[in-house]
Amino acid sequence: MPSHEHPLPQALTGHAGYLAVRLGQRAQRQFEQAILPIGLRPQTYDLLATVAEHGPLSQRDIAGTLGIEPARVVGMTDELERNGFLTRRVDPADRRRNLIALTPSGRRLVAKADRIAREVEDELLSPLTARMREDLRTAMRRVLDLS
Amino acid sequence: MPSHEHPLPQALTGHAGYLAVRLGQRAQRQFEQAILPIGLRPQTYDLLATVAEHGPLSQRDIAGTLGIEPARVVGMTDELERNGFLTRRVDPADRRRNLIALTPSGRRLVAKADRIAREVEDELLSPLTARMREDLRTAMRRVLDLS
DNA sequence: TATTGTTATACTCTATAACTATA
DNA sequence: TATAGTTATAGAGTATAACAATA
Repeated sequence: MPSHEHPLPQALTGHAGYLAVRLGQRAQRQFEQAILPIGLRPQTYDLLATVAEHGPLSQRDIAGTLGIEPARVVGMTDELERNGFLTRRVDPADRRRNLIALTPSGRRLVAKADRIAREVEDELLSPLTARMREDLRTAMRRVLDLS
Repeated sequence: MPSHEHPLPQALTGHAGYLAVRLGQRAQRQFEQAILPIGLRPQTYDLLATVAEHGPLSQRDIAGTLGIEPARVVGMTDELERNGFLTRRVDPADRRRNLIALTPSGRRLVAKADRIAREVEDELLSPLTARMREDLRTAMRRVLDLS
């Protein structure tokens, strides 16, 4: 039983940048484990949640909202359409665009995934008081210039 | 000029998990751009900072401290050794182990990278007060069970 | 037998650039 | 000429397991 454990250097733990990377990795992994059983991955959940909140959207709008490449939306939309959670239909006003809309099954799935997301969040932040949790979210939103 | 911008759904911006993923991505990208000119990547900086703080370490100890796979340390150590920033020498007490130590050049590089890391951190958190920055770091350390 | 470091492999992810169809 | 969506490709990054040397 060798190797005393060495703590992370203060050069790393002293920076929010490093801490955010580690926290993001943990959150992503935990959420992924939790929603895999209902047939979603974090990315596809993000897409469904976006369509659930903003109504029918083009794939380009989805990409713009989530800050990802339009080409990445294609595969995610394929997967969700194949599983019956959303529909593609051509926008009559601009036939280049696909309007993405949730099916009833997709709406039920989002509701379920929302519950799971809240549970994972609650477990992740369990060391913090309610006030600290809200302050943490507020600070990160401010840095990211959101809300 | 179509597409009004749609904001991120509250299902995402309301969760620290999602915000941490986004913040981690941004921090990682900005830090990467900033240290590339001095021949480092975030990963190799983490390794150097660990050795700088804890003195000579085996590759396994480095992996354990950073929470990564020992196999990943091999390539990073190769790269840093090739560039003259650290040395591998066999541990006389256990000839399976390599003791990784910084060279004078490596020590200078870490000092430079530390300065850059502080600058990037300062820029990243510029929307926050000093108090909010410290609270943010404290909250993330607590969630990650560090320090 | 177990552990350290190494290597090789395969796999995922992503970025990019063509290509089509529509505008 | 520009845009939305699609496809294909290549590249980076990562995880995994097998292996050699040493304990």
